[in-house]
Amino acid sequence: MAETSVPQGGQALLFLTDEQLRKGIEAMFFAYRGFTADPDRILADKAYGRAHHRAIHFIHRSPGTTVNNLLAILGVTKQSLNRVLRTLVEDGLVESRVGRNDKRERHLFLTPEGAALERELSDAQRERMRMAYRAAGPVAVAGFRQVLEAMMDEEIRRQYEALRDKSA
Amino acid sequence: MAETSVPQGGQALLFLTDEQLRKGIEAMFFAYRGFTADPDRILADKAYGRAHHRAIHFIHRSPGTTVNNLLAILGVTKQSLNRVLRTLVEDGLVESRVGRNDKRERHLFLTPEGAALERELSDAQRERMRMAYRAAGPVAVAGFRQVLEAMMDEEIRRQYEALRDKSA
DNA sequence: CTTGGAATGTCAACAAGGCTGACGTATCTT
DNA sequence: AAGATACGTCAGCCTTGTTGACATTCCAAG
Repeated sequence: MAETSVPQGGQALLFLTDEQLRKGIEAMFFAYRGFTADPDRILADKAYGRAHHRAIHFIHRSPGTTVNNLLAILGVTKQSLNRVLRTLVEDGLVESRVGRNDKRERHLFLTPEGAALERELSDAQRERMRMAYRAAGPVAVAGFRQVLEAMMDEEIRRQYEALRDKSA
Repeated sequence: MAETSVPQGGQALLFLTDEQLRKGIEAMFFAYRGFTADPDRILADKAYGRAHHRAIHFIHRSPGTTVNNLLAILGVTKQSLNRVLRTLVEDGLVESRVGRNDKRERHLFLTPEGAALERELSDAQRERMRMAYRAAGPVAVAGFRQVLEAMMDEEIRRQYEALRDKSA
């Protein structure tokens, strides 16, 4: 694209230069490594992976969610999700209940054991997030959230916003 | 950890509640999907994946970098990287030159074809970043960067900072 | 000059976690 | 009664990560 992003209005939009954008891209890449590092370490021992973490997280967030809901949020195929879900159910971390109204649906819940793992994982992840937030301060955090939301795909953003203000 | 983050100083640090942290975590998760979506789409056609993108990106960033450097930055094993690198060299996107001083080392460069693919990928990724930055504004962008840097692992942050201010 | 260690490459085997395609079953909707 | 929907499952494939073992090449220290 443009070598440097020359603005329309004559004002130098320095934060939109390719150079600045590259720094943002690399920051995103490296930060995501940190973001997943702690849960990954915990899961490594337990024969689970990131996929299990994601499933557990969103089941915790929305107890009773259906498989289809989860598919949409995670953005994977049902075969992929099913593999993960099956082991979680077998291991007694997730319970799958047949729907009341619509018996085709399965509603997913964490068992006490599942909830315990969820807490362990999210404690670790939250702790890093807390440190980062504390170091950066509230204004930075607001900006952080703004940029992230603007980076999402349209459809994903809708899902995010639907979740955003629901309490766990 | 704490149900809600009760501050030490008596001041309500609202942005550090578990609830706020959870939103940040989910924002990070969904945003990263958007972050990689465009390059992934481009690469899907070409029988390459994210791993190739990362290698190409950092070779472009630091032409002549050694395999060991790249390993440290990417955080994968040499076997993993080697597989990716081999296909890129075979396909004529990357050139691997034996080191002048230390002939054990291989210095990596993009060929014109490699540079072309790099440009295609980073144009797409930068474009999304540009849109997000533009939508959020310069103050938000500064905050975004601050939080991301605070989220990195110590060792990674050092590498990031070393790269950060080098021009491509 | 020899030798230890570093940097690199390569082979083999394996696992996680994506994907597609096909099929089956139960259930709901029309 | 027929079609659509929700879910599960089997089979097979790919990418990308891992470990372990081993060969080569070369630098540098003794």
